[in-house]
Amino acid sequence: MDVQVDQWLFGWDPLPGIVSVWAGRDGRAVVWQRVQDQVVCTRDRFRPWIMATTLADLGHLGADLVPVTAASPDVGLVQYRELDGPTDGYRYLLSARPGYALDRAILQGASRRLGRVVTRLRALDDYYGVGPVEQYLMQTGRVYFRGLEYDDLHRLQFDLETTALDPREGRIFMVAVRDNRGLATILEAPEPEDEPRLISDLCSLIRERDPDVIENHNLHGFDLPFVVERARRLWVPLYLARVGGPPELEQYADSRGKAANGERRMRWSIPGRELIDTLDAVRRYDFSARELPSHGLKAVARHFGLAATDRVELPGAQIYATYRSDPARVRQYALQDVEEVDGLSRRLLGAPFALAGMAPRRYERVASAGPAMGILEPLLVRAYLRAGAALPCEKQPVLAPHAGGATLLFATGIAQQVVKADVASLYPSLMRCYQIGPVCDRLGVLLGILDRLIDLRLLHKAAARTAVPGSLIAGHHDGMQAAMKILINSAYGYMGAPHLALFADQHAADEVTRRGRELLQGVVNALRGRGVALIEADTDGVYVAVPEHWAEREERALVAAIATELPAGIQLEYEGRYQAMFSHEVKNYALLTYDGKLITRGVAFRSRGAVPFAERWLQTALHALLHGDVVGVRAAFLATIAAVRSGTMPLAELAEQVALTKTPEAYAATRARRPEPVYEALLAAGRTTWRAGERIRIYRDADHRWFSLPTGDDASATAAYDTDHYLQNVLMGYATRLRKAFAPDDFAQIVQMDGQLGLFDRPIAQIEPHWIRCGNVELPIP
DNA sequence: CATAACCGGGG
DNA sequence: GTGTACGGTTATG
Repeated sequence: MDVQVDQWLFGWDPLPGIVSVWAGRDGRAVVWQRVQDQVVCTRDRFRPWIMATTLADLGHLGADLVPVTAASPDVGLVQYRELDGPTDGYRYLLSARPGYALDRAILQGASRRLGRVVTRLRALDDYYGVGPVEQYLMQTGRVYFRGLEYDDLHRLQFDLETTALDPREGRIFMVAVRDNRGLATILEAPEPEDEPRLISDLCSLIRERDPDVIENHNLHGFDLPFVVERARRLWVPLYLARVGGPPELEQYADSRGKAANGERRMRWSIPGRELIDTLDAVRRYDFSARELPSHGLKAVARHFGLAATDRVELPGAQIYATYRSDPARVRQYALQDVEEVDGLSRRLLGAPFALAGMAPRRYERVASAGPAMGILEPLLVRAYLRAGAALPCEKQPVLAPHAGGATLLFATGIAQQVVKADVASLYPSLMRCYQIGPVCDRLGVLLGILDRLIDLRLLHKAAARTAVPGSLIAGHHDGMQAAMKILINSAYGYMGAPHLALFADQHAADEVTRRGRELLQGVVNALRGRGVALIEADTDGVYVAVPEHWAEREERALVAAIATELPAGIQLEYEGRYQAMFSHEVKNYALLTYDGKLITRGVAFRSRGAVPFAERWLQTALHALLHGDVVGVRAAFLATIAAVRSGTMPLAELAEQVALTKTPEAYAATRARRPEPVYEALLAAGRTTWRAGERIRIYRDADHRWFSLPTGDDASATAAYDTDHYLQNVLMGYATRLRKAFAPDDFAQIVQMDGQLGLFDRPIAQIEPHWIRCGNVELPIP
């Protein structure tokens, strides 16, 4: 059984070192392997295949349609094999060589059956097919990269520098090229007439270095389309393919590409080499991490600590002009770009590399595909094909959107000594624990591989922890565990995608969330039973306040005690502890860590056009509040009012940042119809030129007009400003985020504008915030 | 003022 | 051959 599950996960053919595969509908395949750091190219043949629910469209073939026999695999035009499974599934495996003979026969029969001309197999839901490379890999059980580590790959990065973003308006004047075998060079075309030679030199260099992988940031969105268009216009052939396969660059429409302004987004493919766009990797990373302010190369490199200390910063529009005056600077800039791409690749492509060792797909597709349809489903299809079992073809009704995770708010106010506990990998754990898989998955492949993935991931996680940080072996295990995490986390979402997934089962998906809500409620009840103060619970985690004399040991013991009451396979984990928490609304709260750091979560605390003085007050106030220091909150508020009223607050403190999106011309066109404060501010400050995308700071002057803050280093510049606006609108706007911490009367007093005590007011020092208190709790450990 | 459509990146 | 999302703009009624 384990052997079978491992084959489901990793394929079965042992062929080592595959670094690229090309296959065509004609049944030819080419495999490139890296063996002892040499590239070996092997030609192969396969029978193109497709799954069908019926043979009805092939009746016209007569004797050319034959059942498959082991003795004569190439007899007849089209062969079929009847698969095990339900009668409404894809129960015939059809194959033919060449594959387009099969397509033609099906289209001809279907046209006759339906009484209209059918030109695309995709339009027929009686058939299920995959691309030629996938067909080849699923049939052979081969996968990429057996026995290779990430550093064994020969990876090359190239980056174009151009005079414009559009290849119809600009040209290439420089290319930076590097690889992980020591190359780092610059190709240049100072004059327009040098560009054809630059392009052919680039091709020669790539062919000569012969990399397995070509990488860049926005490779498919910029560099490839740009160089393709320039080569076309200049009549320069683009020979980038590897020896052994077809020489042409292949182009296909990216399904994500929307028909915006009529143009479809395209992707490219080069036989023998894998094209990796680090922008895809960054997007996938940030999809879950949600921590990157921008997905641009420089910003991401800085975020990951990859940027050189002497990083050359150049606005895109100035690159060519800089090149004319200071070419060395642009050379350094371009080389730093490709260095950063390499760094990003090493940081982010470990998981796709490991996934390519499991899924029957090209590495470049694994790296850009979604995990559910792009990886999980091919694994399932390969398993069914291997077993000779029919794929399900159920017309599933799309049910009303089902209830998701539970969100429960128990208390608002201030809590001290807070513990967060959460269930590890909630949905996959529930699937495994209660064996909730798609009913149509008769072989139990999804639950089988989920089971194995969860166990294997723990092993790889442990191995990564004990390995030397940064070592080859640590990287290997980390890539594996990250790859497995991606697959594990996509299992639930896959089941719940009725119109997309072959093995979808919405009832099963609903059952998982129902169990999730039930489990969370169970954890909540258990905590309540122990007497701790519940604050909020969301899907898989709970915040509670515990007795203030507890140490971390007691907290952990509490979570462990609750955990033992849960079903086997469901792990409740102690996620962390906090000095204090301000619970504002569901999913909106502030936490104070034990090292004094403030963490804010939720839309209420994420300010948009952050105004520095108010932003700082809110931080100070939250700090004070979380320490229970109401006097401190009030004092900071009064000090802020005084500072604003003094009229001497630096403009930099009052200004909000806004981005200019319209050019001066664009604004001139709409100004009469709809004046906008931002541009009025610019014009009022005497500026007539700016560029779209520029960020400026604006403030409101004493006459209620908006002004832009002169750019420059004078952070202490002052001018008359609209005191009332900054107090009543801005400061009070920020202050309302604290109102749930107090009784209404007390809150009104704390944010009162003047310092006078009202008739019924009590001294601030006597005001208590709205405490969320934990009563006496019996220690969970002796 | 509300809602819909669009964008995210690259020189 | 391929299927994201989500928060922030900008266009449109």
